[in-house]
Amino acid sequence: MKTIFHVDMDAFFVSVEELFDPSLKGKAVVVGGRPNERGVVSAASYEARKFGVHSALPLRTAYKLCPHAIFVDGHPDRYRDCSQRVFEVLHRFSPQVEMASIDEAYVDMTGTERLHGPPLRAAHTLHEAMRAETQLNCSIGIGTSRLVAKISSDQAKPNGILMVIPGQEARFLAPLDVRKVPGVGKVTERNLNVLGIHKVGDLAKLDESSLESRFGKWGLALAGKARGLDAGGWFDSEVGEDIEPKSISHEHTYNEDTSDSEVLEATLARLSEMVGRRLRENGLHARTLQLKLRYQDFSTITRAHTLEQPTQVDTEIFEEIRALFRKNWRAGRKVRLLGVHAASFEAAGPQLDLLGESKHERWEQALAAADRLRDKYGESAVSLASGMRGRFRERTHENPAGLPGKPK
DNA sequence: TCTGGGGTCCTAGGACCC
DNA sequence: TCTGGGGTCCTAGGACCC
Repeated sequence: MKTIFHVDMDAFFVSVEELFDPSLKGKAVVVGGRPNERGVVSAASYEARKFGVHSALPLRTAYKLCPHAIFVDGHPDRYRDCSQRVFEVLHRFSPQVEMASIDEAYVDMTGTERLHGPPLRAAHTLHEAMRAETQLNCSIGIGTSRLVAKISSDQAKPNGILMVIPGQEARFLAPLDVRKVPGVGKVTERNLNVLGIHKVGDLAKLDESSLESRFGKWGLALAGKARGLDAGGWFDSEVGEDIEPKSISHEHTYNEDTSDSEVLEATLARLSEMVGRRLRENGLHARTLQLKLRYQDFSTITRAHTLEQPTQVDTEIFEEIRALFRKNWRAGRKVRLLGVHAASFEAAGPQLDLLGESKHERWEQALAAADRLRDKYGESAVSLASGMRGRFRERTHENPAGLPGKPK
């Protein structure tokens, strides 16, 4: 029998912003951007939530609901730092910690009783340690599975602790809306409601086979979840198993839609660079590159291409992405969003050409040097993308390979 | 309500191979 | 020349999560 904690930070982005600006405390705060910008709410303070503001709500809508709220931009680097501190606190309680996202974690506390006492006591100690060391509040759910721990931390919010006694899982879950089950979103909820299933208890009454015949593999997992089991996919894995990334992507939504091909291609160059840099930081080489294109009417296409040899080189990424863009963009149509996505990670293959050192490798060296400069002097110190319009014309006309120039 | 950005996982069809 | 049944890879799209 396992003891799993799910630790969920309360209003994480808002709380971190309050650490940097205590005057925000107790006020209606919306993190995500200016009220007149395109975009959605990343996080809202409990004060703002009283007015119906919640994450994923468009900023403009949030402004209508709560015009007196303070709108602040997000600071991803601050959140990453705090998240790291949260991890360090958790890691002292158990070696098996898994950050499920920037603001929540699973901790496998099985077998820690001698050190930390019974689960509820350990949770209180953890809660206080978190408060003392990060000045942040969290909620803790305790259960015999990830699923039950996760749902109980949600019920414990804000700033609470809730333990589901082993054996009581089904009783705890039965009265909850099916929507509370992780993985059941709007669409699945609607599909279940049509069948007269509203509560997790309704779901638990159905037999596995009828759920499987209606929803396939997912239905089978759902039957298990209704009984509090970690059924299917990710939920089955051990807490703290190293999970390496499967994809890296960057995308950008314009504040105003555009059909200017030079602007669009400059954006793709910048996004390709960002993806390349992340690949190099993580020591990854991607074989599949994907363009994402969203038009003004929100219709969205993705177009992918798989390379012979995996890459982490900006220009190689950009060339593929640009080719996909030129082949698939209906010229003249206004674009709302562009994205660059890299996946199918592999070890780099042998890249040697007849001269020994390949252009690919020379590029890798040049980029590694640029990365080091950026680390040292900041993000603006080196940019291959700035002034992209001019530069890429140079690259295509005078220097077709786009290689670093040799000294004259 | 005029809809971000970063991910994961699943499905389904076609190509291709045995 | 009316034609099976895998298995794997690739691509496109969609549901879902924070």
